[in-house]
Order: sequence, then C-alpha cells, then structure tokens
Amino acid sequence: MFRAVLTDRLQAAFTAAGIALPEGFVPSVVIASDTRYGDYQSNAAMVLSKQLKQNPRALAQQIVDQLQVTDICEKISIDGPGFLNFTLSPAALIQRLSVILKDDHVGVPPVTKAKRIVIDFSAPNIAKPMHVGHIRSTFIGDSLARVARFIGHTVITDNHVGDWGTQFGMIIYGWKTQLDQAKLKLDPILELVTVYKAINAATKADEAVLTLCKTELVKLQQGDPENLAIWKECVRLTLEQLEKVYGALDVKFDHYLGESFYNEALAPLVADMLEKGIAKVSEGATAVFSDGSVKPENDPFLISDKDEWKAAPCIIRKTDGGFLYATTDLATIDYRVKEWKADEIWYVVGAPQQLHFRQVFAAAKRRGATTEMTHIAFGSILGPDGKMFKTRSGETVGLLEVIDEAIERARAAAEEKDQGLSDADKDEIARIIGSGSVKYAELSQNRLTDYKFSWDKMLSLQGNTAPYLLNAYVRTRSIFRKLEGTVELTPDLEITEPAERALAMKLAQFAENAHDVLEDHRPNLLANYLYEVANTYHGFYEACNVLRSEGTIRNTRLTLCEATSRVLKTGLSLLGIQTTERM
RNA sequence: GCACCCGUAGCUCAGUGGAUAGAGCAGUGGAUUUCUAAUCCUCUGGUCGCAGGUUCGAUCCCUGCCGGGUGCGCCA
Repeated sequence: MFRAVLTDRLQAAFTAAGIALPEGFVPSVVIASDTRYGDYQSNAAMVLSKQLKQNPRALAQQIVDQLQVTDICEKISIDGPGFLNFTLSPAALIQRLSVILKDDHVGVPPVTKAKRIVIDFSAPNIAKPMHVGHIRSTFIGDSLARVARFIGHTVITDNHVGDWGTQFGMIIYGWKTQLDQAKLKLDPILELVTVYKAINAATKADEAVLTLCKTELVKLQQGDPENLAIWKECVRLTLEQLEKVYGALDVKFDHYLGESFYNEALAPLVADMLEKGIAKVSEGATAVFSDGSVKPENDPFLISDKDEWKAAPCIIRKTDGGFLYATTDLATIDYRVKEWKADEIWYVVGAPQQLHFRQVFAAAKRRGATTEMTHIAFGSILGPDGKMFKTRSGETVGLLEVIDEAIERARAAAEEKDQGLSDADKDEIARIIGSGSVKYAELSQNRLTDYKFSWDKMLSLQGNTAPYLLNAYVRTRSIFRKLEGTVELTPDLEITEPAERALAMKLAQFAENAHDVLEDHRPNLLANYLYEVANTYHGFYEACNVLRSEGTIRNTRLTLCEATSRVLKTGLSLLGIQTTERM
C-alpha cells in the first residue's frame, strides 16, 4: 500500500521535474534493507543517472524537490550513492492501523484485474496412499488458492485424480484373485495398496501374470461390465477415504475431475490434431513434433545428440491405440478453457515433470489455446540417503502418519504445559498445532529447493515454526480476555515507543506481502512475513506492557494487539493454518 | 550428450542488482513472584561452489567449469 503510493508519487515527481522516463520504466520502491535509513527506499535516481548522464545525487535532489509525500512521510533523505530513503509519519502508520482494524480484508487491497484461475493440485492416485510427497502439491496448491481468492481472483480448484491408467490392470487382476473383503471394509486404500504391491511384485517374477494384468486392462478399456464395476468401486472407496484426509487437513476442492472424466474426449482430440497437422503418425504412434518456431535449445520437442538436433516428440497415442498422460492433459485444458473459461491454469506439480508441461503447453497453444498456463514446480522430498523417495515401491512415509505424529507431540507439549484446559480443548489445540506445524514446515520453505525429509523438521515445535506464530496470536488474545468486559478501541492513537512503531510498520506491510506471494507463486514469502510479524510482536510484548499502561498509550497498544491478531489470523488462514485462542 | 533445478554459518534453510548477507537448531551467558517462557535478550559461527564478464555497485544477471539431483518415443 505505502509502496504503491510512493511509487506513484515518485513517478509524478519525475514528471513534475521535467524528467522524461524511459519507456516502461517504473521507479522501484522497496522496504528498506536497514531500518536505520528509513522505512522504504528507492534506487530510481541511481538507475536513471547513467541513462540521463547526470550525477545520481543531483538527480535525486531534483526528484525530492518535486516530491509530494508530506501526507505519509515525515522525512525523505538522500544517502550514500543516491538512495532515496523514506520515513513514514506516525500519522500515516496510525491511519493504517485503523484500516487493518476495520477492513474485512485487513487492509489488503483487491487486484485491479480479477482473473478466473484454475488450480490443479494434489492429484493423488487411486489405490495408492498419499505419502509425504503429496505434501508439497497439496499444501502449496491450497495456499495459493486461498491467497488468490483473498485478493479477489475467481479460483476453481480441481483435483485431477489419477483414476485411470495401466495400474488398473494389476489392481483388477488382484481384486479378482486375492482381495480380502474384510480388510477392504476396514481400510480400503490399505487393502488396495497391499494387493497392488503384491501383484506388482508377481509380475516381475512371472511374465504370465503381467500378461493377465494386461488382459484385464484391455477389458476395462473396452468397457467390460465386470471390470468397469470393479474400477468404479475402487475409485469410490478411495475418494471416500481421501475426502476424510482432506477434511482433516482442511483442504477443499471445487471439483474432482479425474483422468477418467476425459476418456471420451481423447480419440476425437487425437483425430483433430492429426487433421490440423499438429500431430503426425510416426513409427506407429501419433505424436507432436517441433514446428521450428523457436530456437532449438528452447524447443521442447527437440533434443541434442552429438551436435545434431533430434526429435523429442510428445506422444499422444501409442502404437496399440492407447492414450497417454499428455493426451489427457490436452483434453483437460480444452475442458477448463471451454467450460470454466479459465484465464489462467496453474499446475502445482513436481519439477521432474517440467518437460512434460512444456510440451503439453506448446501443443495446446498450437491448437489455439490462449489461456496462460503455468507449471508451478517444486523440488523433491528426498529420503535420508539424499535420493528421491520412491513412489513405486511405496517405501515412503505416509502423509497421515506424519500428521498424527505431529498432533501427538503437540498434545504431549500441551499436557506438559498444562493451562488447566479440558481434555477436549487440549485435543483440539493439539490438532491445530500439529497439522499447522506440518503445513508451516512445508510452506515456509522455498518451493524449488529439494529437501531431505526429517521427522524433526516436520514436527519441531521450537524456533521458526507454527507454534511460534500461534503463540504470538495466543498472546494477543490473552490480553483481551483479561480486559474484563469489552473495551472500545478509539481512534486517538499515539506511537511513543520504537517497538510500537516497528510493529505498526510490520503490520502495514501485509497489504503488499499478500500480493507478492502470487507474483512468483511462493507461499513462503507469506510464511516468512508472518514469522517477522510474530517476532516483532513478541519484541513489542516484552518491551511494552499493555494492560498496565493507561489512556492513549493503552488504547494504542490494544489497537496494535488487535491489528496483530487480525493479521496473524488472516495470514495463517491463507497458509491453511487455523488459530487457537489458548495453547 | 542436451535441457532444467540446486550449491549461502557445524546442521536445516531464508534472502536480494545496492549500504554491515540473515533466521532456526546446536553451543554460550543472561532475563520471569509474567499481559501465556511454545517467549525475550548476549556472544560464538560466512572466501554466498570455482573462475571470468557486464555494472557506479554482483551472493543475485551473463559465460565457462566443478559438484549434487531430475528429465529426455510409446508409464502416470
């Protein structure tokens, strides 16, 4: 908010000073790297000085002479080689506080241009449990969806479940030959996984089993009633259980349009692409090749082999007539564009699939799609050996297992602290802290970095973790509980202590931070910001007693507490983390 | 081979074309008859993988190397 205003004012000052800005140049204003210099800073004068052949400090002075910011700044200075440093006035900060208190969006302005955004995330496979690898897609996708909605976009979340594919040959064969109905009732996914693993192992030992599985798959694809019924039951049972998991994680989807939903569209899609010359038949398969529209090194359909660029086609139909991952994705894009009128589609999928998406996006564009498609990639979660967790063999840590353990540890901590709460309250608090900790551990990290899975990392309750942020929130609420009766917060505010000012300043930055998150699809920016808010609040809390203060000072401090409370609660909710009044 | 991602403190990780590169953990020494200590404050800890280049200024951008990971015609 302040950043945007200062940017506008700077631009106006350039105009007023008669300085013509280069085409497309927008003076950048950022939060000051060191608060000693001010609250915000701009390097515009230094950047322009070369192009305009002027001394940067002299140029800065010209701008300052024309700058009209007295309504929000108490001081502007030119420092070092030509930095413009802005110090906000107490009045401006106070005004911001009252906005944070009253506004139902906590002072975060909506986007100027709302878009329709489809977000594709989580996407678990049928008959396979969600493991820690699903943490990233699920939590990052959910958080991005929350933030996008919060700042005014229309968001459609779609869980593109892996409910069709070659694994069903094995599952159906296993269902027919060794399914345990009793166990299926108890824990459907576990039983299906057990069966799948057993058959998978059997196919490796015995070629004949593999052939039988393939037969079952073909029958399914040809619409055999029995196999179709088994498949449907597998999907139903798995989805039912998945819904419970998502419920526990507080993750919601608008749609569950799995791969099977697009089956009917695949044959016509391939026919259409052949007809339009986008795809062609090669070695029996149908595939999309390079159209030579971009440089070879940027072309997803080319690969270099000994100084020679060779075709790296994207296959959309196998020699045996079967369709592939890419085919379904193309049909899915059609649907999302046509039915949902998507302006943008975001895929929250791991980095290893980058090439796949580059090919699919390029193919979709050749078919005329103008929708902006973004692959929001993330790094892998590695095993203790530093290598990728293997999903095929299934030797990974289960998602629910992690959450349960986290809740248990939080429960133990609550027990140890013993605030005299009921068991039910402790359970609820442990649930919020436990699942919040796991989410925060994921979301506070840069999505592109690979990381080693560690129980300690996921479950730590000390340091930069969810409990730290929740504890700050709890401290704000505790003060209001002690007030005995409601206190009317009045607009007469006065900032006297540095800790008060620092907190007010930090809270004001929420307006900018929420938008920055979507700039690069990075929830960790929000997590980091909230950590700073909590840290600043804890500092304020130690330095400034609220309840023992009086008059305007007390009113100001209470206002700061309420504003902190609102920013933390809202911010955490954008990460998908709930808050608790006590802990 | 080619493409993409990563390399920052003992460990786990943030961060940015700008001013003295930051947190947490671990280690150290303190603070509380509390507004909830799941807190705060000290100190210790760095050739930002290496070498060039662009720039007034590079850990960040470019090039080349080194190291780790991933992906590259009929799995999803």
